[in-house]
Amino acid sequence: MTYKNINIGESELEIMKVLWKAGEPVNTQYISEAVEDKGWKRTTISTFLVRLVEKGALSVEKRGKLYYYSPLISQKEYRKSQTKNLIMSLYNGSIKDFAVSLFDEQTLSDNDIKELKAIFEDKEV
Amino acid sequence: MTYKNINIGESELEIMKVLWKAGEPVNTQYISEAVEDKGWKRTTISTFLVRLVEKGALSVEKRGKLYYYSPLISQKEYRKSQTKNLIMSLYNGSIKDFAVSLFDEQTLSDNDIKELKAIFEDKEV
DNA sequence: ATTTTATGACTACGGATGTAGAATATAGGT
DNA sequence: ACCTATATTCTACATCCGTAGTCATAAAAT
Repeated sequence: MTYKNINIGESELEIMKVLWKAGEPVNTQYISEAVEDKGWKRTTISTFLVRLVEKGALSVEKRGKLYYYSPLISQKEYRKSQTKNLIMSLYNGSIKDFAVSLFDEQTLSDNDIKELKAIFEDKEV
Repeated sequence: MTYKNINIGESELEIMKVLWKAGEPVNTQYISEAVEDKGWKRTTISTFLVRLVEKGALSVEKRGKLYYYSPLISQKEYRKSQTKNLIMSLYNGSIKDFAVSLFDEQTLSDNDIKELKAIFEDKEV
């Protein structure tokens, strides 16, 4: 539990996702290919990497002449902290209000609801 | 459904919360008192108000010599859009993954879970 | 050895946000 | 009519984020 509330921007997050998915240290080339669809310039990606390292979201290691990056924050941790933030800031910390709102109107499809019911009903307390 | 994805900053959100809670147009003085605990200077609050109006998050109306503000975005709408954003960006849009993660580890207390079960079990599809 | 290519470092710049000081307007009291 | 307290506008500034250009360096290709 060493997670300090690090802010990760939207674009930076895309980089994190690549790293989380990779599951092992990868180099810039790998990352560049993985985010090709974003159309970012090479230097843009570099900037994101530098900033993520500065923020403590990634670690970097030089192997030969290339840098390899790995996440210092797990996707799980990050998801959890972001979800918590949302519930705290928008629902005064009430999970219940939050769940109620999830049901509201078109937020969920019938199928979503089915799935959720299944999940919750299985849950033992 | 006129909600365009307006970005509201963290501090600005505090102002919105006051307005949502108030439920009727209120003036700057009212707002100032409501956010006293934040320790913001008067001009800071003014700036937030001006920006929120510019963004289309608030409407403003002059009554006599004072300005009265009211939200143009409902709390419900805003919550919904933010929740959706979170699920889209962190869980690839999968409500299911999201719910599963909610259960993960210490995110929920036993009581939270009880409440949620109750809510979900009541839900008809 | 010289040229091209890949990689990384440094610098920049505009917009958003948090924050507030200075200047101005306005109303109310005297 | 003048002073004072309060409200509003304008301007400013630092930080973060998205984005990228330029320069340097090193390796690979010719």
